[in-house]
Amino acid sequence: MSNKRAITMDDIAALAKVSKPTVSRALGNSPLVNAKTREHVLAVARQQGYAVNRNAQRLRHNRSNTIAVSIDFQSHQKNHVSDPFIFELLAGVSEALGDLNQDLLITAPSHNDRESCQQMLRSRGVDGFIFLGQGHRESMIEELAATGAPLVAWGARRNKTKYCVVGSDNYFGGQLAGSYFLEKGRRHFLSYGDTSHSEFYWRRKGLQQAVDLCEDQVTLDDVVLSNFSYESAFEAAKKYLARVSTPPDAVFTHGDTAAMAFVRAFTDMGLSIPGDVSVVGYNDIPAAAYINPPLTTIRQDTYKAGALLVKKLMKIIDSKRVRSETIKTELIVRET
Amino acid sequence: MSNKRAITMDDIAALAKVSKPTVSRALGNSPLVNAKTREHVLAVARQQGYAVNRNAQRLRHNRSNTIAVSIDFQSHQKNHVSDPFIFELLAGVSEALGDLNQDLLITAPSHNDRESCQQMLRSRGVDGFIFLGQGHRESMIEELAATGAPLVAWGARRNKTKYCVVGSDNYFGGQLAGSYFLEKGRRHFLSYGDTSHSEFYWRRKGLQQAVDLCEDQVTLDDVVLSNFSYESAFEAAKKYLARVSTPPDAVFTHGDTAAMAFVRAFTDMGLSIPGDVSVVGYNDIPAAAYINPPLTTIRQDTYKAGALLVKKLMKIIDSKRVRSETIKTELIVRET
DNA sequence: GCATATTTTGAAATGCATTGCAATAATTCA
DNA sequence: TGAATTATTGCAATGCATTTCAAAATATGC
Repeated sequence: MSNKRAITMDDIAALAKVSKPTVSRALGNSPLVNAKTREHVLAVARQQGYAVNRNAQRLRHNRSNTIAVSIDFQSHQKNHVSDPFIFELLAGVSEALGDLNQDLLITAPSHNDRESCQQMLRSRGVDGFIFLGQGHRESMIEELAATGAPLVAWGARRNKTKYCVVGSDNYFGGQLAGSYFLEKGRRHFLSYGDTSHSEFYWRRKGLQQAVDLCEDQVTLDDVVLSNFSYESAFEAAKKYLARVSTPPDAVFTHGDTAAMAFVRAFTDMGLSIPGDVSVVGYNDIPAAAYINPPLTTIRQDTYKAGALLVKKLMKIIDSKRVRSETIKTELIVRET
Repeated sequence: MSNKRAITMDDIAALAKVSKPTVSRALGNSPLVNAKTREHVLAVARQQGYAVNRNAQRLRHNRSNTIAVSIDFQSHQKNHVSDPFIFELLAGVSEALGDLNQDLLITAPSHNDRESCQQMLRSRGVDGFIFLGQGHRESMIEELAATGAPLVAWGARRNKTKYCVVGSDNYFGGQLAGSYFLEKGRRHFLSYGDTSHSEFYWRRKGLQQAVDLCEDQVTLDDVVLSNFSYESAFEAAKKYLARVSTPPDAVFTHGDTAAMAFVRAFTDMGLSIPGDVSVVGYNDIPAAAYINPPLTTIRQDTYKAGALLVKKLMKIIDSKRVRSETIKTELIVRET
């Protein structure tokens, strides 16, 4: 934009008639500099529109003040993220990082493997990672964590997990759905989601527990989906309903998107919701409240989640120990 | 993670028994280094798990290879982005940047003003900006562009705009909606959105043009919304419908979220869609296809858009001239 | 008023990689 | 084979800010 050399700390030092270290200290708010001098230096810097070169700063400090956020695009088809929940989480993380003056880097889908992450860290491009949605990447994350990479992940904690996981209480979420169904007098449950995703694995377990605790005869069937798109959920729902002799009267899905697909498949069949069947989704995405009928679902507080993920990661970077944590989960009863 | 000094280029040079410049050239794929030497150096580097320090590199090159993406959170309530369209765009940009080995930085909502952007640029933290959604920030972007900051924006191009804008053809989009309505025999249009947003301003104009061209008597009424949330759109719709004596038979909204709200308000009133009224949204968000009835809407190709935004910005950074561009828009006819 | 403690300031070294230029080695040409 | 090219390699300077340590300035104590 301009051909003249960029302004450096030396320039400010010269203009303010002090030495470079003094400028550095003034700008860095060091107590080692006299208040009056600081004011003067700051005034000159401001007047010149000077901004410390971040790259020099990072080089010197050996710290990038940048956090990489990795989104599990693979569980969504071709990056067309169909479940907006993950982005609510991103907003929470973004705000929390901004408050700490940390930059937020989004890893490109093509640089999302363990090797790339390690390179990123070694090259001091980022200080740590936040994985939003573990999806099927648990072993990758585990390996990365084993190398000492500072990271936290959103999702479900499997027993063995060695790294810090922040997630909603998926097991409890499943229980909530189960009790809701039982309360409504439902007895033929369908669990609808990919149990190889750890989050959903635990939700399914919670649902199972509600079934086990019930005195009455309750059935629990499963449909396993392999991705998060509406389309595939809808197809699977239609196929399932065509196959079984009596449709389930309660459906619990791994996400609201899938729940919506199911609702549609049911109504297309002429069944009434909530007359004939109860449906509970997960995440309470914005659309959940809009659709007709508004979806009963399970909400997780994404703002709190984002802030918590960031807090834990910063601690890890500072070599402090942290433990995984679960945030509360609540059933939002609407009309399904 | 380890207390021993990080490995540097000097270490690799020593191990490979060559000089530092040679290592640098080998790693940088410079033709100035002998093929055999390069192989050897690369092998040593790989074996040592060495990665060039990006911060030193950036300092030397005076270039960050990082692009900031600024999302207009303010048009969405409290960062709870209610219209997922913008995130589809983000995915497109992310992929395009990844292919060019550029990092993607998300600006924190609190660092989204002109001053912060300039600082970012001056401190060499980023090389340029992509604004997703101009919203009400046109003057800010204009000012920033006037300082020579490399930037591109997604949205509508007002005549005066001095910076590069990539957007769908909003005017044509409005025309599409208008013709669709006329074809269906509709004669009482309602435009539903915030015309102070330039994108919608042009869509509204396109709709108007369709009205003007029609021989028959056609009315066009307006409801102006001030944000993107479902809730406020829903409230406004209810209020509007309670106020007018005869409801409109065609509604064109600034986004699918608002369209969904309108659909709901209509059905709550006992009107049938598409029997009594046609509704056309904008963006074709994923949920548009799921809801009941599936929404007729206008689609913009977000992948192409993301790639185009990136391409233009890179040219600007290389001091080449670019012009604004419009990408095609298409009407997706569903059931409303 | 002089010695000592304290606060401020600055010189120089440092972090790591890149690049202009000079030096050396390898080829090519007669 | 010897001179002239051309291909490789290395030295040293450079980009910018931070930090250690010593020097200078100021304040404090008696």
